[in-house]
Parts: sequence; C-alpha cells; structure tokens
Amino acid sequence: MPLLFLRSALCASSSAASPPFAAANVANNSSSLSSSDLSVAALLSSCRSLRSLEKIHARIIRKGLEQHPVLATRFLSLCAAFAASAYASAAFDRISAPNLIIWNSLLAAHARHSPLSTTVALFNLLRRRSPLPPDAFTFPSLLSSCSQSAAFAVGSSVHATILRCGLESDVYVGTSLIDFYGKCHDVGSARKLFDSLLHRNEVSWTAMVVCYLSSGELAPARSLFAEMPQKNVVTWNAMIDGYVKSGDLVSARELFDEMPKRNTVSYTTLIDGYAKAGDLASARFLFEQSTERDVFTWSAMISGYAQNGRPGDALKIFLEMYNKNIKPDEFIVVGLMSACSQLGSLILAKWVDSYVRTSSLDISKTHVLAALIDMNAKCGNMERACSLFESMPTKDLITYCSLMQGYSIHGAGEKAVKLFCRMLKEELVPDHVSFTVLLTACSHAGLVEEGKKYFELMKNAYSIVPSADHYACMVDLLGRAGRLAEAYDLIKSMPVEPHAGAWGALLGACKIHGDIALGETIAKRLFEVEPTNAGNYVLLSNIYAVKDRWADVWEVRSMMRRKGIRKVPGCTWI
DNA sequence: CAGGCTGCAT
Repeated sequence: MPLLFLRSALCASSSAASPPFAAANVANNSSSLSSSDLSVAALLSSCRSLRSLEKIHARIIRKGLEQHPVLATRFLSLCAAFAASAYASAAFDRISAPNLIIWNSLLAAHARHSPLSTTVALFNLLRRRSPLPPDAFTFPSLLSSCSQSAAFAVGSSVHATILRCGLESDVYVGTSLIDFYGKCHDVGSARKLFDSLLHRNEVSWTAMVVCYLSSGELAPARSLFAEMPQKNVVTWNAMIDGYVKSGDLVSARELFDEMPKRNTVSYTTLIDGYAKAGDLASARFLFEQSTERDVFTWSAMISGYAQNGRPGDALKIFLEMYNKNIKPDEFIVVGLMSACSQLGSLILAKWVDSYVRTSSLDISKTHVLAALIDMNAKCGNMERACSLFESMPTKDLITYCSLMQGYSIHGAGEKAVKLFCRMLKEELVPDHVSFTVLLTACSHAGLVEEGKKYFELMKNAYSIVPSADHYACMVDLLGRAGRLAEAYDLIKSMPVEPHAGAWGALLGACKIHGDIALGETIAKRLFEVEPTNAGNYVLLSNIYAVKDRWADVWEVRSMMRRKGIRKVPGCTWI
C-alpha cells in the first residue's frame, strides 16, 4: 500500500522520460535547507501518524527533496516509529547515494520490526555499499534485533565484528551487548562487559539489572539497583517488574510507593501483577489512581477481570474505555471476547464479532482468532465458530477444544466426539484438558459407552493420569445414565481425593433417579467437603421432597438454619 | 551547521 502510494506520487510529479529525482539532485547539491525546505523539516518533527507521514512524503517528492540526507534520515526514523519498515525500504531505494547515517536509520527501522534475518542481510548490504564502515550508531539496533530473538550465534559474531571495529567501549554499543547477553541468559558475559565499560549511564546499569532479573537472580539485581548512582523510571519499573514476576508483590508495591516519579508502565506492571495474583481490589485501586492510561493499562484491567471470572466488570471497563474513544488493540479485544465467552450472551458476541471485523485489527493472529472462535462457540453461534475454524490454515488443540466445548454446551455431544476423532486424525495429541472437554460432552449428551471408551483411551493410549476433574466427569456421566452404583464404585476407587464436583454430580444423579439411601450417604460426605454450599443442602432436601418425606425435608432446612447457611436465590444450576 | 543508536509492561 505505501509502495503504491509512492509510485503514483512519483508518476504524477515527473515525466516518464527522465528519472523522477534527476532535477532535484542538482537543485540540492548544496545540502543546506532553504526556508521552504525548513517547513518540511518542521512538518516532519510534528508528524504523529503514518498517514501524515505519507502526506509529508508526497510533499518531499513534489519539492524534489527526496535526496536530501537530513530529511531522508528524519523520514526513515519516523518510519521506524510507525513500524513501517517496508515503506522505509521503498523510500530508501530511491536515494541514489545514501550516506552511513541514512543506512543506519534504515537498519534501525528494520531492527525493530523485521525478522532478524532481514536485519542481518541489510547489515551485510550496508557493509558492502555504505561509503563508510559501520560505526557506533550501527550496532546498537542490530544487537537489539539479536536480543529480541535471543540469537546467540548471530549476536556473538556481531560482537566479534564490533571488536574488529574497536567499538566495544562505546556506551551504546556496550549497553546493547550487555542486554544481548542478558537476553541469551549469559549473565557472566554481560557482567564482564558491564565491568569493563569505562563510561556507563543509567541505561547500562538498568540493562545489567534486567540481566539479573531475567535469569531470576533477584538479590544481585537489587544490590546493583541500590548501588546505582542514577536511576530513572525505566530502572524502577524494571525492578518492580522483577518482583512482580517472582511473585513478591509486597516488595514490588514498596518500590512503587517509594519511586519518585511513575508513568503508565509503572502502573500497568503492578496492576497486571495484582490481577494475575487474583487481587482485583488492589489492581482496581491502582487503576483508579492512574491518571494517564494507555492501551496496556486498560488491557491489564480488562483481562484481569476476565481471567478471574468477572466478565461483567471486564465489560464495564471496556465500555468506559470505548466511551473515551480509545482504540482497542488485539489484547483488549481478546480480553473482551473472553469476558463474552463467560457471559455466554449471543447478542453481545454478535456485537463484538462485528466490531472486531470492521476494526482494523488483525483477526488472523492466532490468539485473536482462537478467542473469536471460543466466544462464538460458547455463545451459541456455532455456524460462525465453524467457518472461522475452517478458515484456519493450521488448527491447534486449543481451538479444537473451544469448538468441542461449544457443541457440548449446546447439547450436540455427538458432534463434539466427531470433532475429537477428526483432531486425532490430524495427529494432534490430546492433553488432559481435551479429555475433560470430551468427557463433559459425552456426559451432557448421555454417551455413556463413548465416555467410558475415551476414559480408557486417555489412560492407556495417552498415559494421562486421570485428575479429579476427569473422575468427576465420569461420575457425572454414569450418574446421569442411572448407573449410580457404578458411579459410586468409581468415586470410591479414585486414587486422588474426590472434590466437591464429583460428589455433587453424584448427589445430583441421586436426585434425578430418586435414590434416597445413596443420596444420604453422598450428602454426608459432601457436607464435610463443602459445608457452606447451600446447593448441596437444597439438593438433599429436594431428594426427600420428591418422595414426600417432608419431615426429612424439614430436618435439612433446620440444619441449614443452625449452620447459618442461606440459599442464594436462583443459583441452583448443578 | 543539521540527521542516526541502547534499557522497563504484550
């Protein structure tokens, strides 16, 4: 798209016979900026979006300033900022004799947003074609590309080149090397470089602190942090993130409260930490405290709620953000879709689906697509879920499970089983989650023999040790089918401690099939495991009620009163 | 004379 734009702009401004920039070359041989050129420079420095950069580019071409080295450099830097590396290359290719600075700018644009192989290829081109050999500005971006991919071999050879060029003692180069070795988990080499650096700034120190943190060495990280002559927000944030990732939210919070200045990263890091630890109250408190919020901050709060089973709150935060005209990114949309899945609302799902479709977000990214399929499946739009599923080039376990679960929820157990078979044919290896989904589907659809078959298959063919969940599924399956004794035998034979779900499933089955004796036994166990769950008491009293044993009904009710257990209205969906 | 580089959340 940018390339097409460039072509049409060029065609419009030049005759077909002469190269588009031939005249401009002559005009700008003295590389000083005239007053009208300065206006373009001013435009570049106030440029805030790719759209406006494209407009400025057109102006540059029209004025014949395409060859101007300073303008070209600024232009390429902006391409880097807007992640438009292809656009950068297209513009670069029009520059007849790029100097080293321009080469460096192009390399930086690719280092951030292109694969390492592309960046390395570009670096090799630079070495052959640039009028000057690479300098201290060349290597930092190349190395950061190596760091991103943790490409030890490539980075090491770059290091060798740096030594040959005699650039190892440059702060920027040295810092990039420290970061590179850190990202490759070679803390020793990183530390050696750090100690050998004559000039260090807070970036070098921070890079070293991050090295320790990313290999889990909290103590040396903290003492280096304490030793630092200068710290800035990034340093504090890095240290806080280290504590968050190690699960020490108390230390993280102490630093957060202590730091002199906070930015959105500071808030987001801690909000995310609290949310992942399930402390949504603290997360929300900080969220409310944060005056500036970016997409990361909103996303942390939205997915925090979604991942902790509070879809309604996730939705509320999303709407608050939406009303502020902030553009959601893919992560926010994934959180939103996960909230919708939990709510199971078809209307909401349809709105979100069409919203995502019309937005400029990239739906084909696997996690977005997975969330979209999951949402549609769980909200009952199986047609849409299926067509999205079929559009996937390679299907994964997670997506198969989403679809199977969709069928299961909506009573089409046979289809879930069929899908499972197809999954096996595609040579995907089911894990314990897939079997939980499959067995649940079998139990919902009353497919007793299938369920038993797959339970055995799981143990024998896939060597998966059945979890309490798997047993609960099987107990439910057998119980619903009226095979209460078999279910009870299974629960008694469990090598793991049965959880309330298994007992509850059996108690429910006792109610359906009116087995009072077994019901009483089960209920007794269940009251031990889950003494405060009103549902269990209600279930037992209902078992009595079906057989008109009103005295026993009364006894259960009074037991509830004695224990101070209250029935939650409208919450009897087991 | 100008213009290019490194470290923290996804």
